[in-house]
Amino acid sequence: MKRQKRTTIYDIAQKLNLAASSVSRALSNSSKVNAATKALVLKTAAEMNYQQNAMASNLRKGNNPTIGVVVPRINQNFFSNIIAGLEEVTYKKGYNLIICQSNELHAREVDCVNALINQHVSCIIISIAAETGSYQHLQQVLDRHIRLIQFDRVVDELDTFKVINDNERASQEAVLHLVAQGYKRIALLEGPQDIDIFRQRKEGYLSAIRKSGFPVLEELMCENAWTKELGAKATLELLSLPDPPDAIFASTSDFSALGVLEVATDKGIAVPETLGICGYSNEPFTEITSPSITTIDQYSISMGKTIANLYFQEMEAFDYGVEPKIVSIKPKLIVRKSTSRS
Amino acid sequence: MKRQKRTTIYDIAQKLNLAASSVSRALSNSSKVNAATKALVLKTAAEMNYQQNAMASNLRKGNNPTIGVVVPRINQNFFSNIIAGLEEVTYKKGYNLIICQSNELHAREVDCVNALINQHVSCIIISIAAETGSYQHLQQVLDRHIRLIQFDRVVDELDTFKVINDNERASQEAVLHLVAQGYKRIALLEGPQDIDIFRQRKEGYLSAIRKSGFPVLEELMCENAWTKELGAKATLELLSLPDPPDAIFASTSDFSALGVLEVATDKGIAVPETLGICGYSNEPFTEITSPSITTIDQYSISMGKTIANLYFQEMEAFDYGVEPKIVSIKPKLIVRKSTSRS
DNA sequence: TTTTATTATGCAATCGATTGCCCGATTATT
DNA sequence: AATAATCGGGCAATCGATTGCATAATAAAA
Repeated sequence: MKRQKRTTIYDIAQKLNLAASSVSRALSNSSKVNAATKALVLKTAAEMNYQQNAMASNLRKGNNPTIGVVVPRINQNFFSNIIAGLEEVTYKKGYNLIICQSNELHAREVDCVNALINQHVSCIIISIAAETGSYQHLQQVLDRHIRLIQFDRVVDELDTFKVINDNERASQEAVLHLVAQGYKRIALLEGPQDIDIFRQRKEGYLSAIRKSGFPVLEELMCENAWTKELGAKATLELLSLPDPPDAIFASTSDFSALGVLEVATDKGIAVPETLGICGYSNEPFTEITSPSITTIDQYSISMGKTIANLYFQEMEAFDYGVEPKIVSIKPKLIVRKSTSRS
Repeated sequence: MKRQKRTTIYDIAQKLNLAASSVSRALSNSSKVNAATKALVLKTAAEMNYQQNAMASNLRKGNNPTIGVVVPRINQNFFSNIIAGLEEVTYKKGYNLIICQSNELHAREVDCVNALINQHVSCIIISIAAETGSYQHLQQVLDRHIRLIQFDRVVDELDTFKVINDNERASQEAVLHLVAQGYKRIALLEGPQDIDIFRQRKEGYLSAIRKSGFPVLEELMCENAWTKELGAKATLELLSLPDPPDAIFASTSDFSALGVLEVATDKGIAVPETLGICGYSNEPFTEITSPSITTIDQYSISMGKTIANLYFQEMEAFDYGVEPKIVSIKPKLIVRKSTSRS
C-alpha cells in the first residue's frame, strides 16, 4: 500500500499551467492575482483536496502561530480550566496549543520548555513546578525573544508578563470572614513556602489575624498540609492541642479542607458550629459536601482567557518594547455552610 | 530593539569552517562524522546556544512527531485525565501534543481536524462531539494516511483504531448489582441515543433487566437526563409515578446521579434504603457525597496511556498494513453507600 | 499613436535541516 | 607495492510555501 503524496501548490500549479507563486498568492487571497484565476485556483485546490503544509509555511514565514503551555498537572481542575480558557481564545485566532505537564518536576519542566523552543512557538505560558530549580530555562526563552507569560505560580525575579491571583487579599478576606463569624482561634494549613502563592496566602492570613487584634500563634500554623491526607493529619494534631482552634483555613487547597472536614465528621465535631472550615480553589466538590465548604474561586476559565488575550492584545499589537505587565485578578470568596454560623 | 537571529547549523558550520551537512550529522550523532569533530560541534553548539528548528527538520524529514487531540471539553474530568495519560506517554517518546476542544460542536470539530491536518501531525486522537454530523472530516484524515484513533465516543462505521469502554458490560454489571441488593423497580436515566456510548449503556441496562426476569417498563426510562438539573427533573417525574422506582441508574453521568441524590435528600427519601442510586464515571465528588455514590470507573488516565501506546506500538512498528484494532476496556463498578442496603 | 501606469504572472531565492552522492585521504588486504 | 575498502567530509538537491524582483500584457494617459 503506497503512501500517495499529498497535493502541494506545485501540483495545482502544474494542473492549471500556472506558477506555484501564483497559486500561493491565490490561496492567500493576495490582491496581486486576477479574480478569475483566484477562483479557479480555489476550486481546483478543493477538488484536489489540497491542504496547506503548515510546517513549510511557518518555516518560510519565520513564525509559528502556536502557543506552548506548561502546567504542573493537566488533570487538575484549576489547570484544565485554564487550558480550556486559553483554547477558547486561541482557537478563534487560529493558533494551536501545545500542552505539556511538568508533573511538578523541575527537570521535566526544563525539557518541556526546550521542546517548545525547538518548535519555535510564539509564546510560552507557564505555571512553574513545585520543585523549583534555577530559572535558566525561562531566561533562555526570553533570550530567544519568545514571549513568556507566567501565571499563578510565578518567578518574581523574571521580568515577564504575569497573570496572578491576588492570593494575599483573598486569604485576608477569607480570614476576616471567619473572624466576622465569631471564630477566635483560626488555624492555618499552609503550603510549601518556597512557592510564591503559598507565601502570599500566609501573608494574607497573618495580616488578617493582626488586623483583628488576635495574636499570631505558631502552634496554629501547619506546614505542608497540601493534600487531603496531610490536611487530615494536621487537623488531628491541631485538635489535640490543649487549646484547639475553632476554625481552620486550609489555604493550600480544597482537598486539604476536605481532609479537615472528614476528621471533624469522624470525631463528631459540629461544622460550622464548633469548627469553621475554609478551603481554597472552589473545586466542584466543595459545593456537594455536607456541610458545603466555604472556599475561594479563582475564575480559572476566565483567567485562561485573560492570559491568551494578554498575548494577543499587548504582544502582537506592538513590538518588543512593551513593558512587562502584571495582571492581578482578585479571587472571590464563596461563603458556604462550613463557616456560616449565623 | 532588534530581534537577533537564532543560531543555525550554518552559523556553527561557518564558525568551525565545516559544511552544514557535517554539523547536521554531528548533531544527530551520525556515524559518518569523526568523534573529535562531533565533540567540537556539540561543544560549539552549546556555546552558541543552538536549538534546532523543528519546523525545518520536520519539513525535510516529512514527518512531525506531534499528535493532535480533539476532545469535546478539555476541562472535563474524564477528558483531562485522558490527556494527562496521553501526555505521560508521548512526553517520553519526544512527541508533542496539540490539544483542541470541539465544545461538542460539529463545525468546530471539523475546524480542529483540519488544523491538525495542516500541521501534518502523525496521528489524530479524537472523541467525537455530541453534535454529530457527517464523518467526512475523519475520512479526510484517513485519506491522507494520517493515523486516526477514536476513543470513548466513536464512529462505528469508520474503520479505525478504537479504544473504548465496554459500556454495555459495565452497565449490565451495575444493574445486576442493584438487583442483587434487592432493588426491583430500577429506572434508567439515559443520554442522547445518537451517541454510541449511551446506546450501549442502555443495552446493558436492558439486558440486565431481562436477565433478572423483570419487565422492561417504558415509564422507567428517561431520555436525555444528562446534567445535574436534568437528572433532578427526571427524578421528580419518576418519583411522582403511581408506582415509583426503588433505584435509579443514572447512566449518563455522575452529575445526573448527583441531581437524583439532591432530590431524594430534599424529599427526605432514604438512600440507599428506599432509593438506590448509581452513577457513571467515578467523578471525584462521588466519594464525598453523603451517602457516597456507587459509580463506574473508566480508568481514564490509564486509558489515555493505552491510547498513546497503541499508537507507538502498533502503528510505528509496522507500516500501513496493520488491521485496525479495537481495544475494549472493561470499566470497574465501584460500590459505595448509595446502593449498599446490606 | 506613443508613452506611462497598472495588472497579472513568472522566476528564483529563501526559510533551516537533512541526505544521496561524490571524492580525497587513510588504512587494510593480497 | 598495488589495489581495495573504509572513513570523514563536502556539494547540492530537497521538503513546500512565500516573496522580492522582473517582465509581459493590458489599460490609461498624453
